[in-house]
Amino acid sequence: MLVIQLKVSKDNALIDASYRLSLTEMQIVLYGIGLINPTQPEFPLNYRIDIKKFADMFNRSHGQIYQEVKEAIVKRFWERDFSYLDEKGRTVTLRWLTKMVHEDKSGYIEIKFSEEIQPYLHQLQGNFTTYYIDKIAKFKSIYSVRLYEYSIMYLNKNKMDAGRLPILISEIKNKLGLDNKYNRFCDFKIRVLEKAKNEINESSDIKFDYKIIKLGRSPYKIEFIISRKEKQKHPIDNKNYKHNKISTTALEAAKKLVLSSGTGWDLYVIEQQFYDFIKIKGKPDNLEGAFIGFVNSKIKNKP
DNA sequence: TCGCCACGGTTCGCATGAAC
DNA sequence: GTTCATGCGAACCGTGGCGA
Repeated sequence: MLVIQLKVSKDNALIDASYRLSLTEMQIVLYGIGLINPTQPEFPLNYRIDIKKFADMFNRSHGQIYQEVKEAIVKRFWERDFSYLDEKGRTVTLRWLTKMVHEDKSGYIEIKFSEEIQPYLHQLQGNFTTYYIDKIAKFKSIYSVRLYEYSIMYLNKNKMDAGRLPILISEIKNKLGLDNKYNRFCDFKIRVLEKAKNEINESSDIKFDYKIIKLGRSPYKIEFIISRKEKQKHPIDNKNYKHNKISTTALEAAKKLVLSSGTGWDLYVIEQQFYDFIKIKGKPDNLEGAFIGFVNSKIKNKP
């Protein structure tokens, strides 16, 4: 079975936003985002979801999948929104979709993302996070997806392979849309944190753990302990990795270029893009030179 | 230091409604 | 129709505070 490797790029504000979707709804969003090329000038708001490809991607191949996806969109996703704090500290609430078209038995559903969401998915400038859908495709819990995104965002943003991220319990519950749920911490721990931890460690490219920090006897903060799995640290195949690794000197030079360009781009993301690029084009003789050229070209052609 | 008490967390399990 | 998510009760356990 051929499954296309879709890459998801989201503005960090969207990952940081407070919202709650069911697993199917989140998979629809990710599939749609996966079809977007975040650097292309055009942003086609309409997306055609091929139900068969969707089912293959998320390992949900069975006879009812079209009906399930259709009902998930028509009955629930249509009403869903998400909110975030803008630069003035105001709460902004947006709808995900503005239109959906379905024709039973066609095998396709068309959705249209709202125009307001475009800046969070398209022509992203530096402050965004990228990962492959296949890393989260096996997750059964929506919280695993959200915590995975949050972890990847943290590692990429700080250009780390491992780190610790402390966060208030009230804050993480807010981000997960669980403000008025799981009033007992033990329920939150078992049903959200433990479940996510198991799924992320089992199926994704990162290791995820957490430490509960208490004030007296009451938990008030969680410290997420996140690291990239060894074999996933390098985005190209392991057997060739040592021959293809970009030197620290070249990375430093590229970092200076990015800083002076004022784009605010994440060098880690550019590095990933370069590895993808040479996967297709083949390894250049002068890897460092090609990388610097790649960065220069991106800066020159920035939107 | 020890023992007691109160408070809050943990575990188990069941009920209910939503999602699949 | 089945599975999953959520809420909550009951019993038990661990910890902190306090007095002897």
